[in-house]
Amino acid sequence: MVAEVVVNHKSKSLDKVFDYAISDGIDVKIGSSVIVPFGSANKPKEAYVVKIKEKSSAKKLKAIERLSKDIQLFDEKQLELIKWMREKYLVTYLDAIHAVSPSGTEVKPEEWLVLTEEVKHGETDEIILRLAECGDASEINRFMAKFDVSIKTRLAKLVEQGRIKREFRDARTIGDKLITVCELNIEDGELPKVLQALEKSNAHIQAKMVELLSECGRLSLADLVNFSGGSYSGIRSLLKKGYIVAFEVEVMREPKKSELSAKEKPCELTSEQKDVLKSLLETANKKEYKPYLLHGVTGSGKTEVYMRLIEETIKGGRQAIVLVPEISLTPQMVARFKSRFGKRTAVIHSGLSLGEKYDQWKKINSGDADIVIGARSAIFAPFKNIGAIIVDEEHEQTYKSEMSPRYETHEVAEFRAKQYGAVLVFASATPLVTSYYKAEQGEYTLLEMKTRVNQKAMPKAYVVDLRQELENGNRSVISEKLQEEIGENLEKGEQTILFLNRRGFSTFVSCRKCGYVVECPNCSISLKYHKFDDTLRCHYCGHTIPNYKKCPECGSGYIRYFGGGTQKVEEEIKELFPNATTIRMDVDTTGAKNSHSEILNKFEKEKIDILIGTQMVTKGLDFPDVTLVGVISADTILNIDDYRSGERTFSILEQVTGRAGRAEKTGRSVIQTYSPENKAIEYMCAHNYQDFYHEELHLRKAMWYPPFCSIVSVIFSGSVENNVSKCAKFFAKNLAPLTEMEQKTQILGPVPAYVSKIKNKYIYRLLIKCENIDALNETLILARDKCKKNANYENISVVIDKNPNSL
DNA sequence: AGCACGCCGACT
DNA sequence: GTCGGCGTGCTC
Repeated sequence: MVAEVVVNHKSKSLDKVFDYAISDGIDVKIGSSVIVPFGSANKPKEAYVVKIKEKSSAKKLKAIERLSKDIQLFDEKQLELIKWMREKYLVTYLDAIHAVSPSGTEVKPEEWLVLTEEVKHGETDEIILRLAECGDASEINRFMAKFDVSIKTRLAKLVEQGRIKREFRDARTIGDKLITVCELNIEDGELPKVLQALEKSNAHIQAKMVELLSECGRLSLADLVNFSGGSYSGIRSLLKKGYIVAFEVEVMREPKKSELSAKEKPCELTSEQKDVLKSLLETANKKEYKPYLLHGVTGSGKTEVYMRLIEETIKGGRQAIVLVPEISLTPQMVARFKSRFGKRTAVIHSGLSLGEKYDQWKKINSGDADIVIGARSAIFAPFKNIGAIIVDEEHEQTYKSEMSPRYETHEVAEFRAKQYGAVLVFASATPLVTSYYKAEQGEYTLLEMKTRVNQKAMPKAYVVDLRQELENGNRSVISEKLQEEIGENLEKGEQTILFLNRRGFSTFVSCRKCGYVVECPNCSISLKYHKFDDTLRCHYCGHTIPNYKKCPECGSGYIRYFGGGTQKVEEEIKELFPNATTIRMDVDTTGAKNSHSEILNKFEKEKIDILIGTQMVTKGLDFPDVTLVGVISADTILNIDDYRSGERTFSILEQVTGRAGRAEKTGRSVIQTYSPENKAIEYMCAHNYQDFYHEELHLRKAMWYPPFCSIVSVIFSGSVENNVSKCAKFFAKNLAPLTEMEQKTQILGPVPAYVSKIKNKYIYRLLIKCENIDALNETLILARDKCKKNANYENISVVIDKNPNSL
């Protein structure tokens, strides 16, 4: 038998399958990870099996060496997905495989140098001596790095003489987590005797350890040390005496538990919830693919509907995937699922270490979980029989992958749901215009939930015209109306959230006298001021310098900070309301893994008056005492030069204002803006999605934007600007066949990107608008390959991004 | 990405 | 005549 494999090789140009013979006795199937001899040197490489067949037409055929892992990385259905992604997103097999199966678990065979004989006294060869220092063996590259000069030829000679041999050893990027545990190793009746002997020799700790082990049977070394109050030395002497034995076992790492706990019990459903659930369950029972768009206002109880659907799915022996935009921002939702479904819930998100991700993947793959809840990549959960896929907050930008493969979660979800005959639910209070359009066209079935579970009206929204405010002489970033409302909330002892969009509000530093703006030396962007350590930082590459006291250009002391981040708002609040307690949540304050939930916890438990934050505060938080939400400036979202700025403004404002009045108390919101006449703001205040949608759709049609067209973005980057620009133009020239296609296409650019330099790489960008995006594939690949093969553009990366997040 | 093959100039 | 420079093309 012969296997077709994809070799895990650094070179991207190796994106094809190779045939290898399967020797007897090796159990190779699709998705197996194997080690094969590759290239003229027959270096062992990891490879993934994608097909099994009888015969090969290849001229020479080598044989698979062995299996490298005992797990199957993907099955036939996942292989279909891999192939589909490769074609759809124009990526390599390897990229697609790594997206679908756990990354970072590759077995990397390394080349080692090993001494063949013991070093004799009086040895003079430097290489032999140094290798002996390394414990008679070393990985070849690490060993060569110890020398200032190349030792390649000298090594070759030593190998020829037989004094050193080359050997391949496996290096596992991450492996199973092992812990050492121990057990008693004494006969049943001897326990009292042993204890007596230990006490007699004053080894109280050791006696305590033996006692603990006799009670518990087996304990990890760490636990034994903790519970006995002793240290490792006690264990060591017990081992030496032979009273206990130690060995390693594999453990599953449980991701750190969220501290927010939810007591979760199924509650009575509203009639709306019942109706929605009924339609979903009907489809679920038929085990047929059907996509839904669930348009439900914030607080309409969508989560409860998901959980009922999942309960039924699991009862039917099938599994469910729940996707959320960013899991660390939705700890409450995770807690609810965990308390309802317990240990059979797996959690996957970007905050997990590679090892933790691998564990969760294994848990799903081995059938120990029925539900996975996670961010974008959880769509690849290796379930065998998927019954339901739910994409919550489907309008969020995080559902588009910004790394290769640059997939759209909606598309992958549709593909998988079709494969398994699963119910597919896209849900949002403010669906994407493109999704709602699909519902209108009948591609998705529309379900609606219009009322909030607590029967409360959506919070009343006030719009403040900042131009008017300026005319009235108020120079503060907080309008009179907002000041008034905050004051009222402080009096009543209710909580307030103030929201800023990060983008327009970063502080940059400039000289008032000469207008000099401090820019990052590596990126074409101004440095941002960070008050807590008085530094200037680049938000793209992290470049940090101490703050200037004087202008480096003209030497004047008139350095000003423009804009006003969360820090600035906090300062103003402290001036206006000296007694109010505040807490900030932004990129500066939430560096570490769990500080998000820590800040939110603190806000809730310590009853902090005002939470000031960026985008992060908009997500699924549910604090009963928050009754006021202030939006410092709606314009910063609106003014982004992108056809989606309207729908983004609508959805962010709707979400952030929805944070107010979640429980008994009625909420209200104040939106400050320089353009109060804007349609998105106007419709949002009335919480009128439909009218907003129709207005927006009209605009998109007139301007030829999605859903009426598709957009491809091609990004060129490299360190020599002139070359990047030339390469982009060369690529554009190769797009000529597009003009002869039957469909309408439009090529825009190439032009330098909005941020035209990042980490010393110049970036150019080309946009293609078209009707049928997949019909472009062939031309795009051809143009990309031509750039790659052109020696002038060797060091320029060309990335094709379908339906990019930003233009 | 590596590595072999191959075709040219500088050297014992 | 041969050692070694790196341009080109292949890896089952």
